[in-house]
Amino acid sequence: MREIADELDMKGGGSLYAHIKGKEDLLWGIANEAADAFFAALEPIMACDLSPDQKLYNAMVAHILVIAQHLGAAAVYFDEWRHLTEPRRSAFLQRRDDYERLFQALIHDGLAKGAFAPVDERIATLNILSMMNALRHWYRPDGRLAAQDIAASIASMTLNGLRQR
Amino acid sequence: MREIADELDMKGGGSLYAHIKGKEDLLWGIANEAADAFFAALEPIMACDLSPDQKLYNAMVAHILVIAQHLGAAAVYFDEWRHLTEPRRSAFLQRRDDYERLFQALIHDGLAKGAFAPVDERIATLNILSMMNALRHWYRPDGRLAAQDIAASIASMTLNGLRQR
DNA sequence: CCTACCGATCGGTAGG
DNA sequence: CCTACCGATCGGTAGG
Repeated sequence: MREIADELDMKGGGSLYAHIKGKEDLLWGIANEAADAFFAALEPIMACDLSPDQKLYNAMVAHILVIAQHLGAAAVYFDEWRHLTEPRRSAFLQRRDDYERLFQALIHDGLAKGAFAPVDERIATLNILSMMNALRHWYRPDGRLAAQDIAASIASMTLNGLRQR
Repeated sequence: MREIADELDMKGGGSLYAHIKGKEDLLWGIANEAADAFFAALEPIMACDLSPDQKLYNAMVAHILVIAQHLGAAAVYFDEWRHLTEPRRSAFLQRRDDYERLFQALIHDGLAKGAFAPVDERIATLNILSMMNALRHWYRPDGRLAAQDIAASIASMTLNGLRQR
């Protein structure tokens, strides 16, 4: 808290509490900003009238770009939410589960329509999310690969793995 | 440290220091136990005389089983190592990088021999490791899926995605 | 928004 | 291995 105050050119940690109620408020705010960004990126894609594999491709690219453009908030969304106390912790997890269910629905749809080869729907969903979410650990904005290229590459490899032969 | 002392039926945090030099020693020990387990599982597979895709399949199953059987050490290996101070931090990362290079060599080999469809070697390696390593977040020993089945499922899906059509 | 301060907790040590 | 304790740090508050 003293570091945050310092970053805002305030003297001593105490001044911060004229603006916020407590430390957890900051965490809660960032967690929800991240959740907002993920939903805002995915919802228009879910509403489109496209084939399951086109939708999944677009959804993956959108998800990856949100991470690449919100690395700080992503750290909270994927890791630091653990420090939330109840009832906020459960409320956050509920939202994150809702979001993950949208991805699972895309996989489910592709399987139902025979576009994807048979796989365990849950494992496939977790694997796809895991692959994308790990970007928070290795993506560097100034690195060799642009976010757009990484997104296209990951989405292609995944679809290649899922499609019927 | 007081919780650890308590778990060992010691009174007060101080007694612990008759057995260890400091807190970081414990972290360092666990990090290396995990690294040992990963290398021990992978090395015999690397030495085998098999095709690139068979080797990668076996390597993935072995890696996944190490995680499933060492969930606590895996948390240190993947996350808590960040709290190591230099020079241990760098020494640990060196070892982890060496291990990741073994996986990258398997991908490289499959690409060179034309067994795998063209992909960015580095992204493919990171994706495969990410998918497997995320098990630490969602695998539950008492869950619906046995570690062996998850391992086989992840390895199959991955190879299906990599192979030439 | 600042100054001064509080109580709790933490890793670790002294001395036995 | 225990008792007693230290100095540093932390989130937060009082009073202005």
